Amino acid sequence: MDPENLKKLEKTGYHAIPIICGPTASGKTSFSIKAAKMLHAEICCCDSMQIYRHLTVGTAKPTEEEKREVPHHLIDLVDPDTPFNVASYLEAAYSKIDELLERNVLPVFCGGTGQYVTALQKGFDFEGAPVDRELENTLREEYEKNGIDAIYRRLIALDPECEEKIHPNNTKRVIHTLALLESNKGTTRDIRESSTKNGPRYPFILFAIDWPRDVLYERIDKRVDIMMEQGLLDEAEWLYDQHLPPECTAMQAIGYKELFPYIKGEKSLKECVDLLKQHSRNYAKRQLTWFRHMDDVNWISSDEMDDYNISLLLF
RNA sequence: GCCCAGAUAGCUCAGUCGGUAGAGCAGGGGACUGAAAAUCCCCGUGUCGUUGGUUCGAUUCCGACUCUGGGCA
Repeated sequence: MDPENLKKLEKTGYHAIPIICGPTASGKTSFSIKAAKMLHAEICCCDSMQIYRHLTVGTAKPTEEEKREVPHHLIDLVDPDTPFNVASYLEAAYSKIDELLERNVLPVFCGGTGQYVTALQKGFDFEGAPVDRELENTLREEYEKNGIDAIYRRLIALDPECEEKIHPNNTKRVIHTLALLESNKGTTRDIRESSTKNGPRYPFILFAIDWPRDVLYERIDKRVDIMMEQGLLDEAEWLYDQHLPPECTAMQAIGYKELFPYIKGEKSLKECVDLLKQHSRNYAKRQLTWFRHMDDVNWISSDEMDDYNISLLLF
């Protein structure tokens, strides 16, 4: 870790940057606003969908009122047709942290994208091993024509460890990893190691909100109903009318893709909304699997949320 | 009231030429360093509606009953 960064952080009066995560509908937004007010901090989102403009209700962005209470950053960064990924996120996040620390303001991260959280916590650096996107596209075409077998064999030949780590059915990862290996020297282990050799940029401290599963699922169902009242369908219609390719990340956001069949007249609204609730619950479970296996998580149970004092862990 | 079809996992259903059963979805667990709200892997005991009968043995065949669809009156 760069001692300069540490010095800049210390000037805020705290020696760690909190990241508040939790499954969808766990109350991250309101919890982080309360925490940020207490710490005189500003909020940075770590959410792979809130970075898209126009996707507002469905991604549960903070409201105008909430944004007036505490400034929010890393929201509405790009249009839905723009490719975005962890690497782009890290770049944006680090420059935002710099900006806030210049003003001696502590950033409080808040969001549900585990991949982004871990990337910050571990300090992944993707710059040393760029991926040739053309090669990746070529491999995808090859897969679509001839199946995954030959590509998988090439991957194992380059890095035998992948046989254990990557299931051949996970074609997305097989293709991406082969493109990564063919664009760089070394095995995935080598690339991994060099990507963390500098360690995290800042000391981050992780918090995660936990609810009893059945209560969380009730909250999710209820929140979908509220989103529908707030105009989720209009937003979905807008996105549908953009005619983006289905592989676009924004087109895969939960809350939109489930409503498309209704917009196309293929399914009833109730069927679509039920499926949307379903997918949100499935997603929450996957998020929890991720959070449970992150290192050094401070769990906040739902019943202690209201009087949890986050600042105790930041000095 | 009569006729027909059905009743099997939380749901939708398959199946057992008679030897107590299995898919999809849901649910649970897990993986995941450039699409991550994505992608992928693993996990299936349930009075086979109730009750008699036939049989060494019935969820399976036969009868009655109950319920649910549909049709006829």
